[in-house]
Amino acid sequence: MSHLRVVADNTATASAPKSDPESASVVDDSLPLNEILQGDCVDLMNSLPEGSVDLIFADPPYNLQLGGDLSRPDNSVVDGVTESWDQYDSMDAYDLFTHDWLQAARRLLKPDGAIWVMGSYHNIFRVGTVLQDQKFWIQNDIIWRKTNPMPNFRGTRFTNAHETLIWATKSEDARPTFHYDAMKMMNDGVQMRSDWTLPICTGHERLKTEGGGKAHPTQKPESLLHRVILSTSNPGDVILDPFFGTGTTGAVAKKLGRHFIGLEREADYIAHARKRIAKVRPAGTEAIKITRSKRSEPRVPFATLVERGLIDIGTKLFSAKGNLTAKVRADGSLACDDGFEGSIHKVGAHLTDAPSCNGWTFWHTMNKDGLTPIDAIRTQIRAEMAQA
Amino acid sequence: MSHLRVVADNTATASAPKSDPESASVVDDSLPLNEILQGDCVDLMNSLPEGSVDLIFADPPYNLQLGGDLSRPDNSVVDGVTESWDQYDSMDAYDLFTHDWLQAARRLLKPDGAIWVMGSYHNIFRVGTVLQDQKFWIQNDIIWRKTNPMPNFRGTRFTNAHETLIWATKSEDARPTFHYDAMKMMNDGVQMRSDWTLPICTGHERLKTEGGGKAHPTQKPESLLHRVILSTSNPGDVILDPFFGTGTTGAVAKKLGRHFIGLEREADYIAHARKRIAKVRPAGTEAIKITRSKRSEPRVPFATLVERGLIDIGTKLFSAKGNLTAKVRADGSLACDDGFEGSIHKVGAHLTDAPSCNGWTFWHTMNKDGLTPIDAIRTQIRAEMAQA
DNA sequence: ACTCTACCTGAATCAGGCA
DNA sequence: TTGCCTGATTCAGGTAGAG
Repeated sequence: MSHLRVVADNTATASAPKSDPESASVVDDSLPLNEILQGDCVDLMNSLPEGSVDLIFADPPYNLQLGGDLSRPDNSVVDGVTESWDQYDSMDAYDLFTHDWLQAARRLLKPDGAIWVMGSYHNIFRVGTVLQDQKFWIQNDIIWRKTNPMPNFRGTRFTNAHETLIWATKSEDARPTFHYDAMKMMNDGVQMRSDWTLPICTGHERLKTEGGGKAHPTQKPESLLHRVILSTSNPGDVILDPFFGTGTTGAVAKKLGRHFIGLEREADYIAHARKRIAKVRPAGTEAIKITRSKRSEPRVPFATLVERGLIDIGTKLFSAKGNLTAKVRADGSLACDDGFEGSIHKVGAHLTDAPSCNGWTFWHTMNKDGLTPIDAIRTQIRAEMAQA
Repeated sequence: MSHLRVVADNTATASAPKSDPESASVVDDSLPLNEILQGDCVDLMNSLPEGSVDLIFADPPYNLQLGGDLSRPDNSVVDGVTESWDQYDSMDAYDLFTHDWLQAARRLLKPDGAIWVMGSYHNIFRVGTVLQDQKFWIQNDIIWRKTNPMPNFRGTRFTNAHETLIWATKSEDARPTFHYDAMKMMNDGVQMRSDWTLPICTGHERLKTEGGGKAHPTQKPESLLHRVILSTSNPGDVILDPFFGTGTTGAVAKKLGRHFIGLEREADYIAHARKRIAKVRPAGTEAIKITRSKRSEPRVPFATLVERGLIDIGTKLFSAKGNLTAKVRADGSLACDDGFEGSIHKVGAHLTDAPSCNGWTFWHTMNKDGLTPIDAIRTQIRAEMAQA
């Protein structure tokens, strides 16, 4: 192949399930799995074999067209997106760019593959139009509601508090992977809606430069990718990200036992992504199994704690006396040693042979201080949910 | 005028404020105010005077079954990017339709007028693209989060739980009406966000046919229009709805003391709308008043305070912490110890080494009770001016 | 080991009037 | 059109350091 393999990170390959018997996906051996390729994403995509990718996640430049500096009421200056990769001469130039990369993406996808593209009002209407013009079939538009967006400092508009994702297939007839029951489980027993409330990427998750600044101006939260990948791909699938940046897609794909292919132009971003992904520990094959049958309901979604990383996938939970245990799975369900699986409540009831059980008070996490009920963690999130 | 005046409902006219002195809008006497015109919306819009409308709210059809009399789209819809774009078929008709009615709408709008268009993923990307191609400038995209959406019965997708609205002006330079403070008030003291959580239209609000069925398949909730109209129009403004349906826009406009013009093809819908709007009681002029911005308050130069003796010449002013000081001079300028002199703003900026400073909130007078911001004294004067 | 506070920051198309 | 001046304007959450 003509492209340069900058990174060869095969740790995910080792632990990824070969194939899920219920959703076996054929992986092309010639693919540069779990690598980051440096270069123009259209060229790189065209160098890869046709119909070889299960899922594409793309966070393309938004073409923000920002004016001069923007300062906060306290006179501090907002660090805007001024990178050259977000600059286009005209809307036509942006449309052409969009057309080209989407066409290359379309070629790569398997017939029942799917693509996610995200954006803001600056670009998402262009993207959606090009997708439809290229005969992609929109399955949903998804709203990422940010719990903590940047305010509108001048009081001139509504707070721009969301971004939009489009989930589409290559055709109307395509039958994309969609884990309906897993999503329902994650959403407290009711259907997952088209609006997702998640915080932006801050704190330790946000990659920093040596100088302490942002490594990437638009790093996406892993919780967002968690939901995308869990809902519309299977373990062992190949997920391609043509605008890889600092590798959120790769990190979550590795964690969830999927293969990734990252395309990125900037060497700096690639270096950050490489280090980041190397640190990721894949969840075990049991942990990433998800609910395939209908389950009943916890009152507040335990999955939120998992999705937001407050409880890691695979974490062992304990009963108050510590004698009963279960492991946390990716969709917020639990699995215990005898093979029983279900919600935190169901599993608690099963192990105690009781008709019902409040999983929130039954289950505990173990740390150096001893056992902590998971309800304590829920309390944290509740404050956010109440406002959101 | 050549159009047919089907409905003459002038009850709103009587109670609508003549004009708000602080935001007087010029109303064209020849406009068919508070009426519903029957016919094709493009023809009707073209029969109305140019630049006569303050706000347009449009909920266009999502799936058009247009007749075969449409020509191929002209290249103005999608500015010719490349030849490879020519893959349109059925979408062409919808794009052309969108182009035509938006062009007519654009002509009707005053220079600082604004337009709202709502839709779902089936059509909103087409609408947004045409808006941008016609040089409309998007202010926000707004997400209507439905509290009670229709579930996805087959379990094949995420519950489609939202619709999208685009708020746009005719140009980047336009300065649309936006009642920031009113929105902030409505949202419990924090900025109104771009996602609005509101229930769909059900119960008594939903208009029924004599047979008991829905009078209109996509009747919008009045709460949605309430927020749109309150945020981006003034009492007495002219609001046009080119897809009037059963008249939600008219009903809320009348309630809030705005004028409406409704365009609708179907006589049935017009009949429902007429009965509905006739029942609406306009809120009183006091009731429709909203929290006003400081920007709209009359300007009071600092020198006025000195002139009126509310602050003596030579008074020492202090920063909030009391560590920075300056003395008031006869012309309302300040002088500080290092010899720098200028306006309250300039001196504040100088002493804090900031690019700018709001002197009204920066400077304080000292009395026995402590420090009082000079803005409090300005408030007194404004109250006096309001009475005079 | 706590609590409390001060400070920092995030995909942003972010002012208006007058000379 | 440009330049200058007035003066209006922020929310959630994480981090660091003080007490």
